[in-house]
Amino acid sequence: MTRGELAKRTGCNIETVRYYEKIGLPPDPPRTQKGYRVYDRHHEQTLRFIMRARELGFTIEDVRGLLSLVDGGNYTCGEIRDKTLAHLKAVRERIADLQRLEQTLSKTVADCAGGDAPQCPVVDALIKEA
Amino acid sequence: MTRGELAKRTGCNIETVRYYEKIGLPPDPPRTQKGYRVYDRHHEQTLRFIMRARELGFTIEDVRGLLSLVDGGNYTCGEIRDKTLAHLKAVRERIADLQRLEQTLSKTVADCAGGDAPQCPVVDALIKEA
DNA sequence: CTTGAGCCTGTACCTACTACAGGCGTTAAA
DNA sequence: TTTAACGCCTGTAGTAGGTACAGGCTCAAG
Repeated sequence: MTRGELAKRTGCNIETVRYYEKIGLPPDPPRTQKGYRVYDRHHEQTLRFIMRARELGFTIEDVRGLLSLVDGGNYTCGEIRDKTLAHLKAVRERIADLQRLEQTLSKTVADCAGGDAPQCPVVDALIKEA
Repeated sequence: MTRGELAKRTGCNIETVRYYEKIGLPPDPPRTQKGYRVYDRHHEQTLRFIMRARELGFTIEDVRGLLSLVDGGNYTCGEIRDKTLAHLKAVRERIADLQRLEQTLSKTVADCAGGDAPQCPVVDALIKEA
């Protein structure tokens, strides 16, 4: 199948397919005599793997690591679990950061009088003369 | 004060000071005859404002809007509150996204046997033959 | 007068894509 | 058979929000 067909079947942006190839994520597809890429089921499966891993928030480098384990065929559950737990830890830290942020923002904005008042606690918090 | 001194006083990266100037966030500082930037208290205050707004997760464009309101001097609490609430909404959506992610990841990894097992539910979820 | 620090500019790099320009190739209708 | 429209090819630029480095001046201390 062509790059466009692959993109359509997977829902991946057609340019992103080329991008992944450029950074060496999926195996390079063979080409026709005129240089057109030709994909098969295995390429499609690999692309779906990449897309799902990205949806789960794994970085490109994480995905590269997962792919090399899985494509190598000799991964263990322990290895994958370690990578997943490391990623999960990062996600939880990011959530905690954002929750602190959310608290700060909502507490500050709760004091807003609103309307045409020329004073604003949000601005005060931002200026906060040292 | 010089750019280095400003950076040191505020804790801002020295290159970031120049970056903010380049994108037109703070007012351009005057220069010495030899081209050195000269900052005063007002520049420092503006930079701190930018840094605090960034810490609160406002985008650069948000900060630009806040600065123009605040530097203009004729902002109202209502205007600022609207911008803050819009930002807060974005933060909450991001948190919700990450929490869904966290749920998916932690549920999946919970089924891992670990160790040398050649099967892994995380990999299964990623491959998930359509 | 020299040496080292600090400033200047421009530019490249980072993540993870996305989009576009200009040029071929392919395919379907007229 | 021709031609129009679409799809693919490549390279490059742009996004956010910085960070870093190279090469060249300038400045202050000893």
